[in-house]
Amino acid sequence: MRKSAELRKAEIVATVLDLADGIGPDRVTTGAVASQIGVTQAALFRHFPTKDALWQAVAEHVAEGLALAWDGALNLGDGPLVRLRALIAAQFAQIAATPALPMLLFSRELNVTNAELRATFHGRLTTFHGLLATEIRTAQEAGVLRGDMPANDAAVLLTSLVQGVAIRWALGARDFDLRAEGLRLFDVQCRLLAAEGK
Amino acid sequence: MRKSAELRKAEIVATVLDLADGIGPDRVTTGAVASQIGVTQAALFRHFPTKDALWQAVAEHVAEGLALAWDGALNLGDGPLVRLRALIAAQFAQIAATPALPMLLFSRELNVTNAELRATFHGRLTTFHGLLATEIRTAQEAGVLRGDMPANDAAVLLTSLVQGVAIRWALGARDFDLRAEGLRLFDVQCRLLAAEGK
DNA sequence: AATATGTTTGTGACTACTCACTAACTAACA
DNA sequence: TGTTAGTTAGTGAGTAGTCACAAACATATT
Repeated sequence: MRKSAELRKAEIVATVLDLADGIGPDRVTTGAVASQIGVTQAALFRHFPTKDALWQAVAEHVAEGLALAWDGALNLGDGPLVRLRALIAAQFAQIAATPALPMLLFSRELNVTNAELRATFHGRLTTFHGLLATEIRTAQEAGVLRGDMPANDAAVLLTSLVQGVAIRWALGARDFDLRAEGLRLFDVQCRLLAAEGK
Repeated sequence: MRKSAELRKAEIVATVLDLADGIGPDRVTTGAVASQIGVTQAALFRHFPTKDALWQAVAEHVAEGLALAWDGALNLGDGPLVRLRALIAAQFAQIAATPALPMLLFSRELNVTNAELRATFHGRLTTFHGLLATEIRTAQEAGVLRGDMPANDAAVLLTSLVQGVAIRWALGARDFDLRAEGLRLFDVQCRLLAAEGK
């Protein structure tokens, strides 16, 4: 079945993510992607010059999704705590929607083969950390979070929370709702971080 | 140079860990291990029937190291907070001593190829979580940690902290002291968890 | 002490297979 | 009819694992 290059490219990227989830990022071969789609292996190289370029397209797709989700969370406009919670929720939602993401962060592809890919994801993590720190600082100044700790440290605790829960979810049988469990633990941590006056 | 099987096996396991750190777990080929040691590729198969068996030996080596470190931490005998901190410190020290560990957790080898390997590491994580939860519960009963939260949740927050810091260390340029930075953040989190009366 | 016998460790050449990638050709679409 | 998505058939570089054989070692016997 013949498709436009644009559609085919999108289909290939989606299939890579799907397969990365199913069999692990480093098991995603061009042959596996092609046969899942229903074209020959060589056909992939009409759309992407190398496999690295294909992975780069995947990374950009994922990064766009993250950026969009964070934007949505920040535009809630309510208090800093609401935005903070929404950021965490968005992160969990994105991970759940792209379950290959945690594994991808540690794949050979990202860490060894493709330095550009690594830079893309590392930058995203830094951005997320920055967004959290900003909201935390605002909350501290508003007196809703205790001010006796650096906002950066609190942000590290929260990103760690996300990663820790995501890892438990990914390494286990994914036998719990990532977003729900993640937000539950966020609320626990948030109570610890809250200013004592309330 | 001819060596006893015991020595050679240990050398092979150590080399696998070294290479896993250097080039990524999934780039560790039998040929690479052999040439690093200075024997032929075929020689490896005199000591391990398959590559999977070799990885299993690596996993057992690492697991032994973790168990030993935890034992040492628990035998400090002082209060629960001291033991808790020592557990965390031991974990960071082990990760720093085996820098391939975080990547190993997400390697193709562990997640796809070798189900037994996966079980080994997953069991260890569960054990660690259990040790933390026990100490936290003791500390809560002694009134040094606030009791208005499940010990299990607090343990998740702490294991997440370890994983989060380890990830930042592994994905970045390892440009900070893992143990020191980890313990610093542990102390921050610990202050949040501390009972308000003191 | 010297030699014979079996065992253990290692080699070199090989197999069967997988992978990313290429070149020449073909069929659908505008 | 020209452009573009796709195919068929390959290449070269790995990869785990096998196998016949050799050299080092251990031990028992003379």
